[in-house]
Amino acid sequence: MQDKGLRITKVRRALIQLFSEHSIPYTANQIEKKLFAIGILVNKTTIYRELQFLSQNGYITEVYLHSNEISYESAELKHHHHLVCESCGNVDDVINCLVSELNREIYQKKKFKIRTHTLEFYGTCAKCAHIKHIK
Amino acid sequence: MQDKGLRITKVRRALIQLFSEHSIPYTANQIEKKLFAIGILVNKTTIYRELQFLSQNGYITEVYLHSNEISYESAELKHHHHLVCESCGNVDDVINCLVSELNREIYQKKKFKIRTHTLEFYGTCAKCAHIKHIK
DNA sequence: ATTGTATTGCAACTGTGTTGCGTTTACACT
DNA sequence: AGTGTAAACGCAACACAGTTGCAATACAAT
Repeated sequence: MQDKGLRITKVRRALIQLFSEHSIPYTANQIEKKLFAIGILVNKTTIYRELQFLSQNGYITEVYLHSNEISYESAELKHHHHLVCESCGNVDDVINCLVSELNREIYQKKKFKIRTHTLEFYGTCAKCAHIKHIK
Repeated sequence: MQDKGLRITKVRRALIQLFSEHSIPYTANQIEKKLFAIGILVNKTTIYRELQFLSQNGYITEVYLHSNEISYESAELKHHHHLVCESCGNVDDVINCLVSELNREIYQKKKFKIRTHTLEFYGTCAKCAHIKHIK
């Protein structure tokens, strides 16, 4: 990492550790709270810049789960998609991906070259379905 | 539509017509410009409220194509997905959907009940690939 | 024409994310 | 260890999508 003349600061180290330990996507705000909880108080500008930095250098990738907030997750995760519970907001992963087969078909039909795609599922997780049942 | 005590105003009529004539998703800003172009000058608050209204009443549906802006498209369109060109921003449709088969599988494995899903492709459209080639 | 209420415009606000700039800090090199 | 330099930082101010409260207006039914 220092190959490119990049420095290892406490924020950068903490973020890399966070993303390597958890496969969940985080927003800038969630990260700010996570860092604060372990005693690291950082300006939000720094967090945004650090997320941009890590994203541009291929350490993390952007995920669009909600309309107006960008989430980030480790770039080292296997290609996968998300189960987003509309009740509690919890996010889980699905590894299966049938979509890759579509690439050739879409290029033949539309001459559109797919670089990447997003596939997100919205619904109710097991926990919330259970809670609703109890009520 | 008037059944529910709802009124037909010029903005509402124009929006319903816009969405019925075009199958493309529009953002609030794009709609503001479209309306202005046909001589309808509306406050942005009205547009946001009208989009909320049409969405809640099942006339249009939300689409998340870009990180920080909500797009809307007619709710009467067949279930489909989008080809978003990362070069010119143009949006095209794909009707095929292999994903529906996943619903049962995901419920069996994860007990997650899928209400809906999004599947968006990002890449380069034929036109832009051609332009790049010429340059 | 009158009236009740849905709809509108305006202004002020919220929240996410960005930019400019001066200061601090990590790290390489003496 | 001391020092120079560029990366990283904090702060303040900003940009932009979207929301809210409230008073004014417009629709449609009587």
